[in-house]
Amino acid sequence: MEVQTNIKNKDLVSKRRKQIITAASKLFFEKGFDQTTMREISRASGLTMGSLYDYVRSKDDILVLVYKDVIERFRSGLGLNEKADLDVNPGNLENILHRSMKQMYKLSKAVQLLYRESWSRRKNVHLQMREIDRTNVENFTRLLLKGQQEGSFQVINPVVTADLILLMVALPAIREWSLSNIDQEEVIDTVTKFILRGLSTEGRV
Amino acid sequence: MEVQTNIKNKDLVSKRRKQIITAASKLFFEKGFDQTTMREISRASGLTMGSLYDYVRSKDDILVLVYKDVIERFRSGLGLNEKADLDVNPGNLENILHRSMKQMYKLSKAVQLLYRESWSRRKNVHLQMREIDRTNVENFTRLLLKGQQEGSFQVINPVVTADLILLMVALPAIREWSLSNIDQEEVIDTVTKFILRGLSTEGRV
Amino acid sequence: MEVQTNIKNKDLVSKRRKQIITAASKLFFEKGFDQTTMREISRASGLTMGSLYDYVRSKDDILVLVYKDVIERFRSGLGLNEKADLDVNPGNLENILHRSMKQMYKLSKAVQLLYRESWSRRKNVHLQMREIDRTNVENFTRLLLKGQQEGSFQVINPVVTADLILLMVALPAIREWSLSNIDQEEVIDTVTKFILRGLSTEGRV
Amino acid sequence: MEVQTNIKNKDLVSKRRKQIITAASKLFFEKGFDQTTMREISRASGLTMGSLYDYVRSKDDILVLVYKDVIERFRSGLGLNEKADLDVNPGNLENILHRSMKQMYKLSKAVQLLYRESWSRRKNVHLQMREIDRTNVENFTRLLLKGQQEGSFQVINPVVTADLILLMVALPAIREWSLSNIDQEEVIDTVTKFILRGLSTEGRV
DNA sequence: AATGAATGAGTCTTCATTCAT
DNA sequence: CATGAATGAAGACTCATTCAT
Repeated sequence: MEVQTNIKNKDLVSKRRKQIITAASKLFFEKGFDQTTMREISRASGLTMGSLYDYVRSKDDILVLVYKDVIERFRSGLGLNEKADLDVNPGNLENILHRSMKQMYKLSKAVQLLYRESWSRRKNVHLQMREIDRTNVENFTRLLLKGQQEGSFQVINPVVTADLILLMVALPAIREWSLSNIDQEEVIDTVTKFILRGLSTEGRV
Repeated sequence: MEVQTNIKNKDLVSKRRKQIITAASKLFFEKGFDQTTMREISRASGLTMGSLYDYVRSKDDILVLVYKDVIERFRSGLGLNEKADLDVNPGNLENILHRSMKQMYKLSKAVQLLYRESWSRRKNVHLQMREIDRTNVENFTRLLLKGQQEGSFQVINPVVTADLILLMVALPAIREWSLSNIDQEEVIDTVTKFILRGLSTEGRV
Repeated sequence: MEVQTNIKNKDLVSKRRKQIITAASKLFFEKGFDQTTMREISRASGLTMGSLYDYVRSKDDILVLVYKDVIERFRSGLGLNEKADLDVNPGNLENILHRSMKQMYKLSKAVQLLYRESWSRRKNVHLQMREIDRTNVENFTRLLLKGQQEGSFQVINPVVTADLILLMVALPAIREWSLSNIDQEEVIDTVTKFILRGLSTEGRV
Repeated sequence: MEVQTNIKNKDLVSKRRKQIITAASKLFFEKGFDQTTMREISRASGLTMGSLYDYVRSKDDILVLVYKDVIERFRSGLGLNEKADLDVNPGNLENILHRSMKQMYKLSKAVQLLYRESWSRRKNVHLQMREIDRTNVENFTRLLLKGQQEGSFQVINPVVTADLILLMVALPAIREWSLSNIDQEEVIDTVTKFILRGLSTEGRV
């Protein structure tokens, strides 16, 4: 699953790949994967064509690299470590939602790339994305179940609900252009409240 | 705004374009716009390269054609005419949501294409998509405001909420693979109920 | 040597060809032969593609048609009939030069086309152009010889001189852009005088 | 103004471009710009399609390259450096005319290309050609004025006369086929004498 | 005589990837 | 490890010409 390389010096690999990721991210976010050429990445990263291919086997590899980087930045931005993930207390839900949406604003271009490319059949990214995605949904599902057992949430189908809420949280990224002239806090507040009311035990349905 | 053609016979244009749309839709849904070649569309549609370009000026034109077709199919599938659109009685909301999600299941590949390409900078489609999208959100916003005035809905920011609900309705399409082994009715029911509870006046927030 | 056609009705042929020539001339003058498409000629002439090819066998045929038309218009503009041609009284030389250059101004675009295409290897036009051209040179050569015998002209090589003078007369067309802001009469006068002095018996050489 | 390239090695660029110019010149001279394909240039130059486009951005670029090369060869063939150009002592006129026409014979195909393409609307070449052309005319105009002041030439309009003489000098190239069976020296002599007599102060006009 | 849709080889151009130095 | 020139298949698009109606 790891992106391979011929280069032995680990530190160099990590340094060069940072260059690649930084350059490629910007380009992919702006123009999309297909519309970005290796030459552009080469130029923007300061690596020659040959070097580029010393640290990466293909253009697809770069997408994987960028993809992983986005995930990682998202996670670290949330202040969660890899293990704990979203597996938190139901009581924290509002807090989590709030922080997640903040992230969505910050990383909206990146999230858009993720959604876009998740549908293209690029094998590698595809598989990895789905794996991580599945984990996220599972973690969130557990949280909902916990809340349900504790009587703080009312949930019909936990898996569907988890999936749904994760989509709602992505609203700021997915619908960026549409919401661009609405105050950020207003958006976050509206969505958060909507989710909480949707989970609330008070309404009869 | 109309896609132009060299061909004078209107009936033929509409017949050939149907061929083109059918062929291209399948390919675009499957492989994406960039990964589909004109030759593939030519082969799949049964038109020679030259003929293809008699009915369409560019590959982008085909995307516009497919895009309009998806919108149209979605609309007609909802059983709403263009005028009435989504501007219906608040009491019908559940009904509308249900039918919309049914459509999302049926047209999931198409909806995925719409989302994917809405982010690429292909001007023509881009502009048209955003225009229609804006109209949809506005219509739904009006519906929410009406419901709010009549005391049947509780809404914080109607525009954001409209945008949010329209995204939620698209869940079956956007998250197709994730929900593939969950019963369709279960998904629709869960989402519908979640939305209704989110709009409910009973919960205090 | 005649451009052929399948159509029997002679009057119709001549009418339709006039349409073709008018349309094609404009386009050829403006964009050049290679850059003009048959579709454009079809549109501009008001004939359908099929009809076009009923009155003409190929695009090259149209060039021949346009070419002949230019020659004809040039001749008739000079007020000379085909027989007499340029074989006139030496005393008239100044008059002829003047009128010819007037024509060059009027038909400059056409003359430019002639020069341009005379160098391309388009067989038909090529041959016809050279034939007519040869005749012109021969006629003018005779005129010079006559003048020489009568002692009014001094000429080293009559053939070369004829060729040279015919080129000089074309100055307004060949160098159109360069001379565009110089008074027409001034140009004509300068060239005419230069030629006459070049032929003059007074200068010792 | 310079034709750009992706290649960094300057020497290589200049070597490969020589290949391209050599190959393209031959083809352009023979068949014209429009009738020459990139594949032909590729084959004739010994460069693959990809390489070709590494040294040149477009087919038009090649025309510019060929054009500049022709100008350069013409200049260096005259034995004049760029500065001195045609701005020489009036007494040398006969000498200059003679050498120029020698060049015209040698480079007739190239000069024909220049005239041909000067009329096509290919912006790049167009502009450059006109610029250089203007300079030539200006230089020659100055020479005539000097001669006029010194009393060695009689000139009506110096600009027109300069333009005219430069056209006359091109006779061997423009009228190549027509003059092909006349002795080269005879042609040059006839034209030179004609020009000198045309400028002569002895004839009254 | 007229129509105009159909053909398909051909055009210019791009780009991911490799490999000799 | 680094360089960057070379490759060539593939891409979108054009257009003179034909022929069934």
